[in-house]
Amino acid sequence: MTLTVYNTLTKKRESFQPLEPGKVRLYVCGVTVYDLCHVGHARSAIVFDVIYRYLKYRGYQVTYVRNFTDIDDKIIKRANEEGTDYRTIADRYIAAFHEDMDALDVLRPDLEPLATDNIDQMIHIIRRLEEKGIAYQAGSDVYFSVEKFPEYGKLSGRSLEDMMAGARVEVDPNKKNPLDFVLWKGSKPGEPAWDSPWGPGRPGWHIECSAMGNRFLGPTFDVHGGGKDLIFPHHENEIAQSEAAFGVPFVRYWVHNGFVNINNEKMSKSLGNFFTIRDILKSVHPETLRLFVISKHYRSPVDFSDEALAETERALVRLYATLEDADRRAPDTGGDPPHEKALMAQDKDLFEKSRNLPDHFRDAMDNDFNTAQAIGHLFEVQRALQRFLDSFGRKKLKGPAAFLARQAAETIQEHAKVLGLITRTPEAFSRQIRQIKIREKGLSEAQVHDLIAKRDQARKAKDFAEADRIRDQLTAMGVQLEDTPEGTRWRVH
RNA sequence: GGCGGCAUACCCAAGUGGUAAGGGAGCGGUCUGCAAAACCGUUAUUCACCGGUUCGAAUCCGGUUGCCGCCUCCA
Repeated sequence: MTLTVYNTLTKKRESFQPLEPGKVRLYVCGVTVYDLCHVGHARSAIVFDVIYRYLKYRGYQVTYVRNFTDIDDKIIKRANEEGTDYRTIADRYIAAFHEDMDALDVLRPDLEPLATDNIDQMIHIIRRLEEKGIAYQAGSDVYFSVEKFPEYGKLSGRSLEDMMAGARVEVDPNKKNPLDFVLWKGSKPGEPAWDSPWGPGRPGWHIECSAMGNRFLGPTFDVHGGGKDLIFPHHENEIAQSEAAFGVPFVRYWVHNGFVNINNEKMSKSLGNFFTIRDILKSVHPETLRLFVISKHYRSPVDFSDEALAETERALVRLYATLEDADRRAPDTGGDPPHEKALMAQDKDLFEKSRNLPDHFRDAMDNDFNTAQAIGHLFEVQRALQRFLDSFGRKKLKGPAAFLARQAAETIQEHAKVLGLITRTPEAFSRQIRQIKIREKGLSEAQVHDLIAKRDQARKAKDFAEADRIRDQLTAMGVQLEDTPEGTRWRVH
């Protein structure tokens, strides 16, 4: 079994062979820090977080680099609007980005370099390109001459002629070819500037990834990722710069995630149809957003809506509920693990599904990170486990039965963790989700407890009319009751 | 205009030529004072449409229709 990965460069699924066996060098384009992140950014971060986790689970030693673009026109514009400097804006949104990612359980990459900490490397690459006659200075700017790189267009699958025909390119009198792109931008007075052989200026957008990739991962590295919208021109230009400068292949596998859509349209700043991560997390548990995003293959579009999120949350609640049930009813009482035969005798279906999960999970994920299929396998075990628990009525499980249930719960949890799911205890999850809902609905916990206590009294007195009246009242508030032998439980929905 | 992607049940969704995973919702039942939750049963002879290749196609090839994306900042 080998891991296969869809490579945008070849438009095929290929078996994954890193440059150096056992090690993976992974670079993902981060965000431009001029505003809060939206759900589209979350998808990219979550997708590559899962890839990062899975590669590690698969035994690779991974070096994961994700940059911050901390200097660009939008940041400068924002700084001007607020009467502050670019650094203040960049630092503020880097902090906000980290808060959002931490909330989503997105692991920190091994390195998170800033563009502005790598200006020397960028200048170095631009000089090499200049020496080779591939870059040229025009006024205070430096451009990359696309005609000097014969393979230009190989990633996005278009030729220079195709692109010329598009003719949507702005005509810039400085450019020899309208498709040439800027490597270095001379600064106007008052703009942030760095010294360079071409005078004070700042880097073009594309050069930073070439510089940081080269510096931290070497001239050729294994995986470069980002959203599909970066294929052209960003990644195309990165290839051109890097390969022209260093004469070796830049990246072995290009991996691009699909968009988050709203009403079948791409979520984006310019369309204005976006939700920020923190906005969504006001009404939805972070794990719900994670599960939602990875319920679909990473290259397909995913349509975002309240209803879709609510569906996902119901599924997640159920998964946690089964694990909680197993925890409570199949406690670890010590002793030697029973023989396989004894376990199989308890429930062949659960035993087999649970035993096969590692292989099934791995097969799914090896198939170009098919998280949707992997999640399907997780739910198969969950269902079998819940059925097994239910077959005992309300009794606690003992001996081999308890062991089997615990084992199934553990294997679910272990594999969910590779997806960054089920990372908390069921109790913590219930508490968090309840808090989110209570806050959202503006309810008071004390008030709910009070009403439940009154209803319990009425029930004890067999005054079911009164008990039902109170329950209806709670239902109207969005509180759902569940009477169990251990008392009444409640959820907000 | 150029390039690319997608179309699977009521909804979301996996499906890597060998006979349609999984989730949500609905309906019937079990449980319950009644509910809720959970469980059991049930919901695609069929994968947008038309041809073709093959013993065999949701999967491969050609065409048609519809939707989307990139070609400008964009995850």
